[in-house]
Amino acid sequence: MSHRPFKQRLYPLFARVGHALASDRRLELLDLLAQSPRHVEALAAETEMSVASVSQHLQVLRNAHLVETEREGTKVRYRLAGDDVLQLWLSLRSVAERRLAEVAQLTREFAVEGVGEAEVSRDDLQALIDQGKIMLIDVRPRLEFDNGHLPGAVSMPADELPGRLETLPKRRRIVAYCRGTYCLFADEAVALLRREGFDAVRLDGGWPEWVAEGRAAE
Amino acid sequence: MSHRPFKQRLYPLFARVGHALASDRRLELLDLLAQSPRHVEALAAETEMSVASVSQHLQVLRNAHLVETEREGTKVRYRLAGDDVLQLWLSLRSVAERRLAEVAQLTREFAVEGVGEAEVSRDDLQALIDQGKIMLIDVRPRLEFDNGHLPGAVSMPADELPGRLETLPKRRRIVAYCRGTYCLFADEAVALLRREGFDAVRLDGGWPEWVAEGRAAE
DNA sequence: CAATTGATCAATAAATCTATTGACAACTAG
DNA sequence: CTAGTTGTCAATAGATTTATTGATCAATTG
Repeated sequence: MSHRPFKQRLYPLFARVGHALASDRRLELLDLLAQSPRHVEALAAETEMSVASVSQHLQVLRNAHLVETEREGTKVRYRLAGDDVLQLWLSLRSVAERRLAEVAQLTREFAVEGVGEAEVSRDDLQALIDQGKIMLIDVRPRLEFDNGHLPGAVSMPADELPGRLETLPKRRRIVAYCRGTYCLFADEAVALLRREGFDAVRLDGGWPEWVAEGRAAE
Repeated sequence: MSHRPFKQRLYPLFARVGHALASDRRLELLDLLAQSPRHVEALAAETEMSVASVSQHLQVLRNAHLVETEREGTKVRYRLAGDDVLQLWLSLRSVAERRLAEVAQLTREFAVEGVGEAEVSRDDLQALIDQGKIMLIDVRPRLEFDNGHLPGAVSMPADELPGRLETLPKRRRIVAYCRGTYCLFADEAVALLRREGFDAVRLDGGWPEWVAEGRAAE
């Protein structure tokens, strides 16, 4: 009549997923994979971890079925297992940002100068594009842009931006987006553009937030 | 220019939340608190853990700000910190149930005999109540019912049910619900009622799923 | 087929986590 | 104030997790 035997086998399964989320390293990997699938080596380079270490963390994520793999010749490509995993990650992040004062404090401490307060909301963005009033630039690395991007966006990786300023319109407003709420690329791009006399603002959130809300993408 | 210093301090904060979700014991506590706030002793009794052990797990949850406390005389009442925490827990559970085949296998293994396939969806429930076509019973412990329950539900704790059969209608259909998808109380109640000749089905999901969807409650 | 590239595996030491035990602190009631 | 109840804290031993190192494996290239 007690349900203990059931619970004793059920909760460890849930905890397997929880355990996968219990390391800052793994969360960083998950966050990168939320942008686009990647090879192990690329993940290691971006996170400044050893390949072996990344590989082991990926095994933990795979054991919890949060990521999947696909061989591509001599390389192995990892990707999120599905949109529900993205939801879970954003849900965890949202709890942390709402509950832990340290998160807000940290974003304040690392805030980029000269960005301004204004942000374009995701709800407003579509109308602005349709009206042709703005130019939307994706300042993430091209690999991530190629994997998927907001409709109408132009790829303008952060490191290429300084050399491509003359291709940008002075009259139309420029909206920049990147990897999401905690990514600084868009802030830095906006700050640079404003210094150069452009009318630039950042989008609230980035690619993962857009996808998680089920909005159209290219 | 590298964002590493920022990331190196940001992700450990997210991982603090992840770590809180990394233990089957803590997830069980969280699941109970999703039903209603509770005292430490009650949690220990229900989970068959020592009070000291429960207390320590609760400190971890509190450190991640997933739960909050309130003193009540000599006792301490713990509760979920907010609806976002409930969302996170259900999101994790949903990933586990979609991704881990073992979960489906386990629920099959512990399935209650004589429940039947039919379930009432949460979307359909309101209309059925309004039409007066069904009786809705909440088979959770009374403490949880008192903390909040579905509109129109009658408290009928699982252990009292056998002695209160004559208070139930033979003509109207009876819909039972409990702590949620993985709680067996409703299944057992339905099986009992059907053996006794009642027309009974269970609700899809339970109290937490209802609340998480923002539906009206009493 | 040998050499190279990319990723995993195995072993290990350091760090962290867990359950248990018993002591202690906060509060209530008499 | 004292005794009793409830919960937390501190210490500890056993288990688990982590990063590192070097070996191994799989696929491609010469």
